[in-house]
Amino acid sequence: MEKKIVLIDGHSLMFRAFYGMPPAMTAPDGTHTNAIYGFLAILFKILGDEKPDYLAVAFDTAAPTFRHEKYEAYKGTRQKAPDEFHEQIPLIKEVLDAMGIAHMELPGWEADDILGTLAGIYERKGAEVLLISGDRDLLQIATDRIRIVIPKTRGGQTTYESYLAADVEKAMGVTPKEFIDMKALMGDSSDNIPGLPGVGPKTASAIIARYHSIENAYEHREEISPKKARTAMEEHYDLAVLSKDLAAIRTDAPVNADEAALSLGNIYNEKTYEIFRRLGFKSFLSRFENENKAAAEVLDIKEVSDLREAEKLFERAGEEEEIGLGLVWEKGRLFAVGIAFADHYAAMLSGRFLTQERLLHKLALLCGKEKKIAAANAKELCRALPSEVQSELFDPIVAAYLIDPLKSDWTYDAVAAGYSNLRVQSEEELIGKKGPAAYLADLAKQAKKEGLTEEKLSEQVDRSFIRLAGMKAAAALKSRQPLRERLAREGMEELFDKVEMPLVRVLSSMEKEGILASRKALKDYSAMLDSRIQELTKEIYEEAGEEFNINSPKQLGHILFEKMKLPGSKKTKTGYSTAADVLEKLAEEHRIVANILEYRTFSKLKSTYADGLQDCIEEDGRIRTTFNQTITATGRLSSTDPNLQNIPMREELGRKIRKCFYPAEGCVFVDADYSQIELRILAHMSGDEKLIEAYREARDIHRTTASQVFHVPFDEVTDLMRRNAKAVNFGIVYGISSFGLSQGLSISRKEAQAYINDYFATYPKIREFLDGLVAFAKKEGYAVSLFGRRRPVPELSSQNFMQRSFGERVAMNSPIQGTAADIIKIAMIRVFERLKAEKMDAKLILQIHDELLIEAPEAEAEKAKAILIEEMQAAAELKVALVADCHIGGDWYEAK
DNA sequence: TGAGTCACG
DNA sequence: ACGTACGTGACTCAA
Repeated sequence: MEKKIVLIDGHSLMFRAFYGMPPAMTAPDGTHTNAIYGFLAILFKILGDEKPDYLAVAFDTAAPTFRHEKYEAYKGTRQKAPDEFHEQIPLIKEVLDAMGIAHMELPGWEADDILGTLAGIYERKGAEVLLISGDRDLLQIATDRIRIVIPKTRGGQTTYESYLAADVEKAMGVTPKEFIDMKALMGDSSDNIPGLPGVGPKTASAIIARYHSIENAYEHREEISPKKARTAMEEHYDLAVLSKDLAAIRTDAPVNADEAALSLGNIYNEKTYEIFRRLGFKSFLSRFENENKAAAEVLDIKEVSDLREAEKLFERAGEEEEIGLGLVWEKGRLFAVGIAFADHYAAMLSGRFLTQERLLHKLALLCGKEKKIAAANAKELCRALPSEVQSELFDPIVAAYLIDPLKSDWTYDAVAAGYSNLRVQSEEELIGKKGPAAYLADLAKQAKKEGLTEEKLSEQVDRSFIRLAGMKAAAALKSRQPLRERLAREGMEELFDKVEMPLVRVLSSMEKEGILASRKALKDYSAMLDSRIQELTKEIYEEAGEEFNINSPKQLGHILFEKMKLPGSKKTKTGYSTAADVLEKLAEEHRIVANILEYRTFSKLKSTYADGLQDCIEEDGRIRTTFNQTITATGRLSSTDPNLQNIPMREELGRKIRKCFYPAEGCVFVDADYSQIELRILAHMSGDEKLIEAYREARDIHRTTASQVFHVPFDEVTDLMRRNAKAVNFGIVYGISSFGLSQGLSISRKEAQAYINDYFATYPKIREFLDGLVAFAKKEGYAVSLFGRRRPVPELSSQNFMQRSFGERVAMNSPIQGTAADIIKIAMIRVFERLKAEKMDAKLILQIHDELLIEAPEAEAEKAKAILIEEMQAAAELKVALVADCHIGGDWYEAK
């Protein structure tokens, strides 16, 4: 049978991958890995599609090739890739070594020459040759047996362009051989081929298409048509010949073309697995399970199949000091439970010999004991159980998030791959990405359709659930120690033990409680919005002279800027910008603009809040959000499904929605928010005396800033001055830039810069502090909060100005926002514990970054208020006091 | 699925 | 010269 060889241009493919993948992709230890990842993704795809017998990767050497020495001007416009790229080259070679894939480089020879040589040798052997490269240089060696493949990575999707000799002719208008002459004429700065002055791609291809070679073209030089090209040919013929020599890929490189050296072995081996784990390539790890049958056997999970076995398992779990738990649980429904000991993994299905309730009860008893329990997504465990967890919890997902908060989709299998020697399958592999209930339903449907063996399919479901539960438990248990060591090494053990883990219980309680929302009030509100939306729609259609979809930025842009020809059609990316700040500037131009803005406001309120929230109300009238603890880069929480952290507040119309949230019968809301917590943190961390002093005197901080920056007495500060000072204060917290401030204040960049200069002149310590933050992050690679929370800032080492500037702002903002996040988390734990200790019925139900909401029986209201204020203010001891403002009300609107 | 927009801190 | 304020999530359109 015909053999097949794949040859890869290592450098160019790595380069392609580098710019095709997200730049922030790093291994757990911070090494950049995006090019390696992209390279491997393409490699795996090719291996899967082509199934070659032989494979080799060629790299360029750092030294200039001998041929270039002939050409004086060689200094290279090449190799301007950033360090993040170069550091990945040795690593990919390491990976290839592990996979047993031949890679080669020859001093004095380009990768192209190596590939050209190998291609020729294997073609003569009668093999089919595939040449993978990131650029088109190699098209010249295409034949009817040598195929050039150029992968394109766009948004994770890989597609190929593929060229045999005939395809080259079709696409380029010249044969592969002629391609050399064409390239020689037009030159190529990235390959240091000079070419002829004044001859570009068009002229070059026209000349070669007609005369087929440089030599022949020279013979007929008097016929060459653009005069510029003719003169160039006459005067610089030598240069053209030299260029041709440079452009031609050689096929006589001294390479080892031995079949044994190039043949593919098992790339899914132990060593490769280890490297992938180190580099954090979790999605590749799963291949080892599928491709390597031996690996799939590694985890042995015992299925518990009767009550007696279950009893025994729980008995042992009760006695062990440390166990792992894994639940397959979705929306109040339990599918399976896994329990892991150091030497034994077991799992059982729910609803077989034990009902869901009995099983949960047994788990609750277990979690009521004094012991260490490792569980991925421990908050879910807490939510599933009928009583509060007393055991010491360890959540590997939370731990992994603290170590790498830029990766916001940590899963148990990724943690196991990165921090244990365990090989586990991912949830997606086992039951798909739609969750256990959907998996069950899908398989049931499939059984029905195929009309056979429902039993067989249900066996598969059971097996998947058992494996999922068992692997989750095992992954949590086995990654515990390595994660703890890593946390300790990075100084985040206390943050983890004293803040993040205790918070799990608080969040689960808040999620369980939920908040009452009035369906009727939301309905009425929605109807009111709708009637206005109808009016506005009509008016807008009249003003536009036609009907169109106002919600479509594309159609709207067309109407406003093309049909109606409104001025200043600024900002484009995929069309006209119709964002509010652009439209506001056009409000004077035409009535339609104001109507559109109002329409936007109303339809946003209706779809997201009035209608959206109604769909979230559960049977008991309450809305239960999910608080995500492992999403944000800075340590803040986030809220989803629904998001209760962005309920309208700033405008009165939207704010009224808060009237729809109300406390239970006989209860009130007690709501408190920190006063300017981020600026207070800035005052503390920078140690700036003026700012500290301002807070000690409890003055209006923005007015004070205005007075000090603009050198006017406190009482003579105008509203405008205060407004500007406030914007500057915001800017400082966000990582100041003149452009950003100018946008925020709608002033020129120059004026904004003047404000910033004045501010730093007034508060020199703050400038020092912010500069210090950037310097620290540059040196260490991460920003750090007051409580040790880290945020990596890989953008700081970017060669790209914009990315680097972003990194600098992040380095300034993250410690401040992160510290604020730490403090309110501490406050939440304190408030929660205090309410419990005082045996109160008041419950913490929401957190909105700097605000906490309590639902309290009326009789407890004042006490809850006192506790809330006290614990929030005592959460951290800073050089300036923390201040919390608190209100009691009959609904959320009133309490704010 | 990504881009655009807009709600919050 | 470059072209953005920091951190989120939901909804809509258009491919």
